[in-house]
Amino acid sequence: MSLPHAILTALLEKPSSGLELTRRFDRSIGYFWSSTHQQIYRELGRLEQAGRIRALPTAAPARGQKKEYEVLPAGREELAAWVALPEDPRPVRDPLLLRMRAAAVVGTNGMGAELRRHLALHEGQLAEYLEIEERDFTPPPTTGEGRLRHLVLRGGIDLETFWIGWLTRAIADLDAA
Amino acid sequence: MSLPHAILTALLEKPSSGLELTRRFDRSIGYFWSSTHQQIYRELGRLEQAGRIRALPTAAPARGQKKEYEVLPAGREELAAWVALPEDPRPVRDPLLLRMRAAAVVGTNGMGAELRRHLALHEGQLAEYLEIEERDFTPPPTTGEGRLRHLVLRGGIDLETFWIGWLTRAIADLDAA
DNA sequence: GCGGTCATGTAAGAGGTTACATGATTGC
DNA sequence: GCAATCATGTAACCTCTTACATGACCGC
Repeated sequence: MSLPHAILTALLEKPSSGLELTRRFDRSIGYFWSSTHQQIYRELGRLEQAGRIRALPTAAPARGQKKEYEVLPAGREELAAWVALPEDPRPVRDPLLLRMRAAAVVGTNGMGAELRRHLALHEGQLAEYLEIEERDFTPPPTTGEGRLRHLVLRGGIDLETFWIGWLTRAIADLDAA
Repeated sequence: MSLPHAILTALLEKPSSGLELTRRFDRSIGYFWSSTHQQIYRELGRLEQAGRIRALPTAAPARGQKKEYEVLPAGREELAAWVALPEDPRPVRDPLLLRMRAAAVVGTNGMGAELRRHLALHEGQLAEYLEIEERDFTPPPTTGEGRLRHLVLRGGIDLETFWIGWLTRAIADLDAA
């Protein structure tokens, strides 16, 4: 049940239409909670129905017409309450690690190329994060909000760094065998 | 579409019944592809239907009676083919990072306790992995299969280490603010 | 008016979660 | 016989993914 809260967060940062949200997800919140426009439109409908957000009155409510939403007080309260909820970490579900486990049984079948491909992808993502850090977080922010957002970005950076390290090791190991 | 392949891998390692698979998932393959007994039974039914596995003839096929499965040649081929498939890394979906992002907007509301709770969980998981490493992978294996399985475990260890590092930093940061 | 783009939406289906149901076996 | 446990299964529901549909606007 995180998507509605991701949307509320994004809308609090800036009122937006569905498509704008989709784009912002692609390069910001979506780094940590990915989504597609179909999910977003559905969730916007539900949130509006529930009185958490409303369409700005300026927008024409027709198909093909832009419709901007803003968060209502009930939405902000809902989000603040959600932040305090405990929730266990999700169990891991990683196809690459699973493939490697399968490869241990039926043989590594051209997995080297796939590992190298993933390594390049993670290196690209890391570069993107570092660029954002340089652009938005140098010098390191001192306000509470900036520090928290920087922490979240750091999470992304560390996670990509983990993958790069593991993949590098895995490639070396496979080549040596 | 990874669950059937996770099951094939587990069954190749050792023919099992549904409940045995569920237990082994809880402490081995499930570290990287979690599942529940309901999913497993459904998938076993499909795999049998598709001719990838079969119930061992010794078992009585009645409700409440143990039913053991083994992988057929078609299942092994299917798994070998799957290992070679390219697949992009899954987009990240992490509720904790999302919560922190929301907290940047509506205020960190007792998140410190939650971060400490997660830290303890990840430390526990890391300890479990290290125990397995000590038990099953010392000295480091030299055969292909053992090396690959060790690599997968190393992935788990590194991932938990990442979380512990990030959480420690986050807690320190929050306390300082 | 035609193609491209912006923008909102619908539909079908796979995968996953939660809760519950049913039968067999064992210990007391 | 009864409770606990082992074991297999059903059902309902929700989320997410993929593919497609529809309408408005703009440049040419």
